[in-house]
Amino acid sequence: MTPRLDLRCADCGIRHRAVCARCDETELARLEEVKFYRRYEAGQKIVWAGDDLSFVASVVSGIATMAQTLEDGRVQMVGLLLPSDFIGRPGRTVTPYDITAASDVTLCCFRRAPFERLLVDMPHVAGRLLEMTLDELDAAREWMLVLGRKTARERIASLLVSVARREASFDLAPRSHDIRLDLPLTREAMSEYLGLTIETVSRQISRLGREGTIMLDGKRRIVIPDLDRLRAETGDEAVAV
Amino acid sequence: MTPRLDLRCADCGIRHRAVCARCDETELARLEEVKFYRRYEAGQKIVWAGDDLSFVASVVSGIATMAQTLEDGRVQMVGLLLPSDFIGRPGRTVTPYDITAASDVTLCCFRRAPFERLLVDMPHVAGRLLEMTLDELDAAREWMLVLGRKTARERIASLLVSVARREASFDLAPRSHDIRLDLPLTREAMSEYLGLTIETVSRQISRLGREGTIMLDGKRRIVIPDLDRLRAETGDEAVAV
DNA sequence: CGCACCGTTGATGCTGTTCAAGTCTTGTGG
DNA sequence: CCACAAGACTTGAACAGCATCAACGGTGCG
Repeated sequence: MTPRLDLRCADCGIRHRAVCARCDETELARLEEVKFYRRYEAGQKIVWAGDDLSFVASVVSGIATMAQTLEDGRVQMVGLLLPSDFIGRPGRTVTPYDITAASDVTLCCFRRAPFERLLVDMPHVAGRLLEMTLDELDAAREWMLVLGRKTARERIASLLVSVARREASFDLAPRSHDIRLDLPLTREAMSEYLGLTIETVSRQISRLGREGTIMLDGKRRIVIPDLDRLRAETGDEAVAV
Repeated sequence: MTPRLDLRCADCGIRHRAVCARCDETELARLEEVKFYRRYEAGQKIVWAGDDLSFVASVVSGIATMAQTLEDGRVQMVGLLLPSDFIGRPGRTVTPYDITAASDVTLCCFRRAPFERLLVDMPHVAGRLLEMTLDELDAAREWMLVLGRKTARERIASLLVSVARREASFDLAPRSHDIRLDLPLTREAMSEYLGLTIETVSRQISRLGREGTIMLDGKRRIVIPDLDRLRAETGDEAVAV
């Protein structure tokens, strides 16, 4: 399951979605020369807010979280980093967010200087990075709506739907029925993402379970029998009559 | 005050901040050929969510808002567009947000096809656009913290500080004392931005005024006698003892 | 075993919403 | 010039949703 650390780009699971998506064979060869892998265990900090980040990276496998903390301890997650997502920002060395491995994580890293040279030489990479950044911006804005206007129940539903959607986009087979989510997020991580407390998250998940909109299989595994029914709980669409 | 509609790039107020910031004289000449201006009056819709946007543009003057609406009427603003900000996204024609002129607004527009050719030919423009998008992403994430974790009072303070900061970066003169904000936002617009109701916005502004942290000069003009004191209300820093 | 961590559930209280009434300002028409 | 209406804003009272505080159950591990 976990990728070998000497993976060749051509065999890489995120080959067609990450920042390198548009590169041809020759370009990949050049990436191959400068990339290196890093592994983090679940729970490990990848970067501390304010620290220098000497590299940029793509998430190859696992899930990481990006969060901001106020000095009195309040925490808000600002991004969920799934495979193919990019970490770091060209032209700036400090990251303003804590990045933490939520599960075991493998990163494909590039030292900063070589990467910035790549950006100049290979417009494919710069173009793809722009596209990915614009996607992230859209995602952040959608999440602003969740945080600013949705109820606790709608927030939970929105999270589950967005993870399910993203997960589904990885599978080619359009699964006709049950969607099984194995989300490696503690209640605490969810609450940090949703702008709620863990108690509220727990209550709303229990309630969705009791009502049959989702099915709980242990603490972390969730089965969605009817995605449309769950989607109706997100608040995004007027309820069908 | 309002710019002439036949403005030359060299004389443009956003010349050094907008997407064209890094262009040299020759490159500006090329932009000059394809750009055109549009004006919108306060209150006018610039784009409706879901509509095709046939151009991309920079805000030259005025303030516009970007908002998302749920079908039951809940609204969340996802961006405040100030002079030099960019509207539209290369590679996609529909905008997922309503964009509205909050004051009279002038845009410097480019038809989509020529602009996308520019992006390929002029890496300066693509690079600057990436940089601006990354800045927007940071701003969106900072706002997620506001929406997810801050109290009503902290949200108001955060809004005022961020507008003051942005305003200040336009003036060269580092104003030694009173900051005067002339923010052309109704209470409703503020509430949409802050994820609150207009009543709560009104109450908190009154309260900050009563306490002397800000001074109200009519409905829309706000004077900040001590920026640090206001900043202490944003929740961002531990309160100094 | 005993501890730590994660999650659930209940009781209570606070912050911000909702509903409602009223003020101030601005613009319009007689 | 005044009467009137409409929109922006303010203020008050009651309510609701989520947070807070607290107790407890399950699971994995030294």
